[in-house]
Amino acid sequence: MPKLVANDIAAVLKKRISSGEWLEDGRMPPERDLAVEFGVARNTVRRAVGFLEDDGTVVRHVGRGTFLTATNPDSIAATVARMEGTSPADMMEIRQLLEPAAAAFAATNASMAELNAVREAHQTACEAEDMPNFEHWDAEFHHRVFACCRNDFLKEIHNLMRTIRNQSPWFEMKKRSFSEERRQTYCSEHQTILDALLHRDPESANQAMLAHLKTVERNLLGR
Amino acid sequence: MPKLVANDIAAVLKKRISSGEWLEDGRMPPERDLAVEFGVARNTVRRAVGFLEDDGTVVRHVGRGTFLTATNPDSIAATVARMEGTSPADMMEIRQLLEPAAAAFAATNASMAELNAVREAHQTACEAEDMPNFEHWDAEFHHRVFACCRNDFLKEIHNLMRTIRNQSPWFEMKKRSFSEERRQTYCSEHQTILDALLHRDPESANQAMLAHLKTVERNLLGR
DNA sequence: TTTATCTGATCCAATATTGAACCAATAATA
DNA sequence: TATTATTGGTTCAATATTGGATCAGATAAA
Repeated sequence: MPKLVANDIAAVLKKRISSGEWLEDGRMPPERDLAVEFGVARNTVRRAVGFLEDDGTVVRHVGRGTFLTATNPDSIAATVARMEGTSPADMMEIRQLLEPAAAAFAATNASMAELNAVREAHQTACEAEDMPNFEHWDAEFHHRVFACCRNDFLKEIHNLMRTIRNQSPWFEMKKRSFSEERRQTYCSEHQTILDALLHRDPESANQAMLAHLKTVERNLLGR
Repeated sequence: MPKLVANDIAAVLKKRISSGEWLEDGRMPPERDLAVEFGVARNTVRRAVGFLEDDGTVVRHVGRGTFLTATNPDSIAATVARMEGTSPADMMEIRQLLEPAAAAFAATNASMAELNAVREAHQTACEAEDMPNFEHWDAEFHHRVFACCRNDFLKEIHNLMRTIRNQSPWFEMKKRSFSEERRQTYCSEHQTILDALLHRDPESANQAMLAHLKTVERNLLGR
């Protein structure tokens, strides 16, 4: 049904490889088997595997098979690749660890200009009409809170989480869970967080952020 | 009822692009599909996409499709590159956020086999003679605590931190701060953590880990 | 009216996928 | 050792998908 099947298959294969599949003997299934599995012509699989070969994740030998090139599992690249498969539940758990702390840092560390940027994102999100637009400014609100805390590493971790959450399965999930009522809930919770930041109250900011994330988790995971 | 014209469609498409849609493989749906989705003639979609092409947000290839030019500005690679420069102070701050939580998770979630692995790392570290050897098993102890918590994402974050801390400036720093006395302190603190884990006591595990990290921070940063 | 836009349709050109056949290198087996 | 089976490499023609282009008619605004 969809076009550019080869690209999609290449993406799926990369995902599987980075999630540790075929690691025990480092050998991928024969192209003919993959073609059957994906319900696609062998030529298409060959194209897909060709992409993997081009960027060096795999080498092919006639008569022997296709083999994963040895990759150091401790490398930063490999770690990040595994992170991309993070489940929503795991992600929400970690957000509840990090974001309240970030909000508390922000309450004590943020400059007035930075807090204004947070407020601006909040207001734009409140006025957003459609879901993608709201989604964008909602993410921007959280991002700007992190931008105020003076810990660069924390900021970068949040960047990572944000990138992961921008990928398509997440997008679909957020789309399903979106409703006008929930949008208004989020806006009022953001307001509470913003107020705490403006009052320079770390404890309140922490708690407001935690409460907000619990709401998001409930809506997103349905529990 | 405003009629959907090319300009409006172009605006909607831009919004959706900036909200992260189609970012995973950078490919937009075919014009024919968009026409159906918007309930509009393909010519109109073509005009709209033409606008996007004019201001460079998109490129089109006959037979292949329409592709976003703006690859994620905050690419993962750039994020990771910035992470490598993380300062010890920032890192210790985040460790104090994450590791106590990980220890608490581990207390409730770990299997007996996993706890045995933690104990083994602890004992080997205690018996280590030289600094590099101790350092290795110390890191392994913390790593195995993370391995017990059932959150893959948290585990991978720790992998990241561990990789960063293994780089040379960090190693020099740890070498300077090392002493036999401190090694014994660490061992006894590890023992406290391990005991809490074995007693399946999340709160104690949390606090023991936090206390340990504060000791490490004091020794490493000299404050 | 004039102008611009949208519609619905048709055809073209570039690229992708399919399905098949056959080759060459390697592995497994008799 | 000789034979057979497996596996990647190559090529080809047919079909499908996708953007490019054009045209006649309808609709709406200046």
